[in-house]
Amino acid sequence: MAEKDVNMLSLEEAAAELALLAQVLGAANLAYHQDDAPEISDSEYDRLKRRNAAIEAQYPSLKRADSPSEQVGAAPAEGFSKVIHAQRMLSLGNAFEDSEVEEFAQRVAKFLGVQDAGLSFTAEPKIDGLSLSLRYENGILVQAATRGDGETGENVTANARMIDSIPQQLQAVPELLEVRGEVYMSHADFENLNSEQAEKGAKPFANPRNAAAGSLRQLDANITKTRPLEFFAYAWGAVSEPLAETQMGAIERLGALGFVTNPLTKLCAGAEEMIAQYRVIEAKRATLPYDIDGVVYKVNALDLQERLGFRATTPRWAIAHKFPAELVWTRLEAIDIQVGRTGALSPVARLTPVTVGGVVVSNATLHNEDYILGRDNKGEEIRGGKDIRIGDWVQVYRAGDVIPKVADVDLSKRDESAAPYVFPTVCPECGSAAVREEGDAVRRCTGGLICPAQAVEKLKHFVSRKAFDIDGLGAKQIEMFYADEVLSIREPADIFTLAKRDAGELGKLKNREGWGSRSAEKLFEAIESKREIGFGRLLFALGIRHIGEQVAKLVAAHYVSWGRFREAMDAAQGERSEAWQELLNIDGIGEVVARALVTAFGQTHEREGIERLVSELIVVDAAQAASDSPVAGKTLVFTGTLEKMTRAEAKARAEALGAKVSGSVSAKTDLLIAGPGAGSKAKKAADLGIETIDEDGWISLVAGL
DNA sequence: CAGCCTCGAGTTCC
DNA sequence: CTCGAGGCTG
Repeated sequence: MAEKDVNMLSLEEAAAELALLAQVLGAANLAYHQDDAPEISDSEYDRLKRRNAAIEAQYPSLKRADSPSEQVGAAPAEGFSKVIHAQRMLSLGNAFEDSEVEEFAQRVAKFLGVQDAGLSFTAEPKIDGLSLSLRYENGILVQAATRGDGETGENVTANARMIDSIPQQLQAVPELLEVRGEVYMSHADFENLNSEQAEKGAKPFANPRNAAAGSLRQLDANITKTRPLEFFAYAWGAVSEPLAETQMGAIERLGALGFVTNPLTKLCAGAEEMIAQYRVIEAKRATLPYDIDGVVYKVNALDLQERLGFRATTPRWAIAHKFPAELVWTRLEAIDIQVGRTGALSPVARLTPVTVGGVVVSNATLHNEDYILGRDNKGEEIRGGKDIRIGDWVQVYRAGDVIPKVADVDLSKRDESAAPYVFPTVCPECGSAAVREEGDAVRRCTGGLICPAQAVEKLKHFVSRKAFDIDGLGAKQIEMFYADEVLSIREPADIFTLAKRDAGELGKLKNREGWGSRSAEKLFEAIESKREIGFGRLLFALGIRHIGEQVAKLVAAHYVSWGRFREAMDAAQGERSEAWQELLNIDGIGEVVARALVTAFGQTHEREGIERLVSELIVVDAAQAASDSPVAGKTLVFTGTLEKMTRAEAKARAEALGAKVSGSVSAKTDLLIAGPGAGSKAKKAADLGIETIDEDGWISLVAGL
């Protein structure tokens, strides 16, 4: 029976399925523990348990008293169950300079078509903790989820209940209210916790942020209970009715409901006041009892926030003004070259270990050849034109508080004998020539799959989470299998013949070091379960240069079936062909991407590998582009003056609803939205018999969508 | 043709 | 997370 996506289930369906699962899993548990004769296989049992956990995560209020996830004796859950956020938890754009804050305010005003003098913003400290989403249904806390990747987080409800500043119940609130905020640990509590850890002989935490994260993500909520975590509320997700009309009003409302909100939150009339509040917060930073890493600004009026909407991963109505990163000097001991899946040679700095921002750093990225040289390919200076040499004293920081980078070089401490670094022109892994294409910043190994590094990296990509996502076959295992003489994995197809080869006489996997019959069996099952794969995922997994997750999705949605796509690639080998044009006509596909695809399918060697792989698989058709709005898939043109919104806003709205917005009227145009003063475009549309509406018509068309 | 925006690719540490 | 580059818009 086909199972519905968990988030597609109705309340009734979810309840019915949970009841069934409780029965089936309960019986299986009994059989397993008492009779020792399981009625269902381990993998089926695991699968049903995961399904149960997923449904419970989505509909916490439906969790049954006899829920299989609560059963004693049941195998402990591997980590936390997943929660799909009802509304995505996004990240924020960054500003580092005052000027970028001014640009932000101008951008907002321009988008809305208003004078920036009239806009107001909130400014608040950006707490350095971890964000948490709390779901209240009829005032009762039913679920707490971490941010995760923004779409899917981890269910940490039991742990969140242990935090004093998170109310378990709220009075007089909307039926549905998701409150978002930051979980953190104060400096004093962090110091205390670390002394306790030291007494117990446990490893101390590197910084309060890690301590907070480690404490919240305890599988045993009783441990979380002993950890002094706190929570600041600063935002909300899905709500059944608006909290207020302004950001500030909503924050005050959250405060009135019993949440702790940050007292340094202030309403500002424009960029100048925002920057002033930044200075105020910066000055207080050292004396605040918790870590902050910047100041967040948000457009105050919520109706304007809604109009501004979102870009791919960030809201247009908010920005984080970050404090400068901590800079630390250390010595560059060596420069190593890594080879990526596309053959890119990436230099990595090996450093004398040093603590930066509470973390010991021993490696840092050097980006590419030009970055070491101190000059980019246009001859522009990087770091004032200073090159980096082995043995130099270098200044390191963690970009975005994560990735270590080399920021500067101390020339006065340079050893006289230090020679400029010579970037290799042959691949250190396979000895093939490494070349730099004109205008390209990276040098690439030309060895292709002959290069073991490229082959291994490509395989790692193939099994990665967004590609085939094969459990138990990670980076380490890929390296092991690549080197294995008998059960070798040298190309993706080999993964799917592994079990067959293992069944033969030679070298069984279960006899390999670190493998038993159980783990070998599990791996084969995991591989088997991925034999059926979506077209888009497969295309992405191939690891063709320029073909990432989004482009793969786009291409798959266009051709729908693998078979049709393959035929199209064959037909497109001759450029100027119709098939080549069809490929180029896909919105978002240009010449470079098209050529990458056609070349991959045209080269005998690569093509044969793909065919060997596909012969092992069942490729599932892609879904055609969704179309539940009246303008989805349609091509629209705006013309004339729009009075109630700006062009940018109208366009963003249309695109959010799946429409394509074009600048000129043609036979392909489906709908013209004409404001006053519309001229030739309106006439042309009339000539072509294209449907035309005015701005009010547009507003009513998309209202409520 | 320049200036955006989005996507791809590469990277570190826990 | 950041940089570079591809693709689209004005």
